[in-house]
Amino acid sequence: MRPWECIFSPIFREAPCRRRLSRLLKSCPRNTRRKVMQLVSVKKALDGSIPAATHVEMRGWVRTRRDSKAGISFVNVTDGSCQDPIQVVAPAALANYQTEILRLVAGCSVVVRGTLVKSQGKGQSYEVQADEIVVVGFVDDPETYPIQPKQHTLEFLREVAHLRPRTNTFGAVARVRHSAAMAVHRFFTEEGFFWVNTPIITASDAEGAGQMFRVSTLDLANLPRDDKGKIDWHQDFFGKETYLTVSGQLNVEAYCLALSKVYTFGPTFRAENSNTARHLAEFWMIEPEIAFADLNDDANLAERFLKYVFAAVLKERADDMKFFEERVQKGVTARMEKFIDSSFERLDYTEAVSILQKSGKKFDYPAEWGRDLQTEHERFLTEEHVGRPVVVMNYPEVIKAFYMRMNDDEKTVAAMDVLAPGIGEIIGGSQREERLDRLDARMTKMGLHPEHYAWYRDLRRYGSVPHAGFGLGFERLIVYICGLQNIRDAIPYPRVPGLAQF
RNA sequence: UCCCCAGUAGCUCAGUCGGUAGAGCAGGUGGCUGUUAACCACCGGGUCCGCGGUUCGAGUCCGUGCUGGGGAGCCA
Repeated sequence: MRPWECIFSPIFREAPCRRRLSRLLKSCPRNTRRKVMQLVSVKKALDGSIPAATHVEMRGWVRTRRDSKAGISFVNVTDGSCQDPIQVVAPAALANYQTEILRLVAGCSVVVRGTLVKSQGKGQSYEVQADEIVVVGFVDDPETYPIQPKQHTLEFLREVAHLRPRTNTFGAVARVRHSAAMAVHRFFTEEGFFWVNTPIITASDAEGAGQMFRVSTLDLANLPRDDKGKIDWHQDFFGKETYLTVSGQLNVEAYCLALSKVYTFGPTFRAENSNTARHLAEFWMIEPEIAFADLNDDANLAERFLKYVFAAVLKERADDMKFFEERVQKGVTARMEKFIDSSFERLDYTEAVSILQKSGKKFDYPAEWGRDLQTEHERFLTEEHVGRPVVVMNYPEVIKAFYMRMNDDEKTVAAMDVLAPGIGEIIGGSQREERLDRLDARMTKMGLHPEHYAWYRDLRRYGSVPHAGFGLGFERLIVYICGLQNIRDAIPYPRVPGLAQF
């Protein structure tokens, strides 16, 4: 990069910025202006990949400022590229020292140019001796700027969702989220899977996974009616009732029965009125689907998958994991390391119920064959009884979805839940019913109309094969990795009943 | 949706028996220092969530609404 080339980047197109820059440039000594300037991230400046004495430009936001009347100020600047800020040493000789540098507070945006040097002080490897600090944006009314260099509650930060990414915690969550998402894609790619983008708008009205959000362009104040006075959905955008998807599974099965190994990774919507630390109305779901595979193959895939993603995050985001360890939940790193090192226990549902009944432990709801396992049951199994991740398999038919494969006992279906210590259920999956007659029977029994699933039934008519898959809520994975308590902190802009503010 | 808890300064909180409001941080001013969420002094800053009630008097007690949190159900 040529000297000062960076000032022509889009951020400085606004006239006031350009004028300020050109004024500052004119005031710079000639030799300074000729120095070769390298635009670097805070991460690169701190990790040793840039040699000392390099002339650098950095752009970011002020975290803290400390003044020393020995003639310098220390300005900690972060650009989000890593957990740590870089310390910028601002000498009083800077042209704008009195007028601007001493007015810097948390949140101000700055462009810093200077020399990267090994730090004289403790607490950081490198620092920048500034030749120039351009204040790009001050903070209006610093007293009311919500993000202060102190501990805020996560509840408060949810109310300022547009500013919370500037905090340590949410910067770390965002970086971990990215790292985990990339690891998901990498894992599947390395295993020969293809990413399939299933539709977000769907006409399947009974996928059996909960309340759906309606999608419509009709005028709510003036709905078209048919002769019987019912809403005439033929006049709606798609000519029929449509909703936001609650799962990409049915659609991805079609691609599975052509490309063999596929997965979805996209937004999913549930209009349930559930107000808990584990539910979102809009979340990202990962749903792999494998052909010529049974429930055991599915469980094995889930195990390899989780371990791969955890290992990737531990390796790539050690700095952020250290932060979560120290400030959010002690033991998160060890928990993941243990997870990676342990083999998953396989347990039959029937066996699990029997273990629970014989445990002698008092549950609020006693375990009973034919009823779903309660959160307290799941946690007992994975945390106390086994002490590592557990896959519970083969649940009673009556508590599971229509597409799950009937077992030979005619009482259970090939479903599985992966339970993890510290969180409970993290993955739900199943082998799918590939036999058309059994699928139809199951749908009818559950009050669904096979004719509404014509295309899904076709998959069983034309070259049907055993196949299986599972679903994983991405935010639940993030909650587990980061040691968070509430899923609303694992997604940038949480959507829950009564809240879609940002 | 059900059960429980909370709401006081920009933020985190204290506020005794019902007697007219406090600290730390943040902000401003000054001092000091290669500082480390610096330190010291001073200053400014309040619809005590809203509404209604009890009382001579309510941040405090009662009712109600709103908002937030925890737990349950549903689930990923």
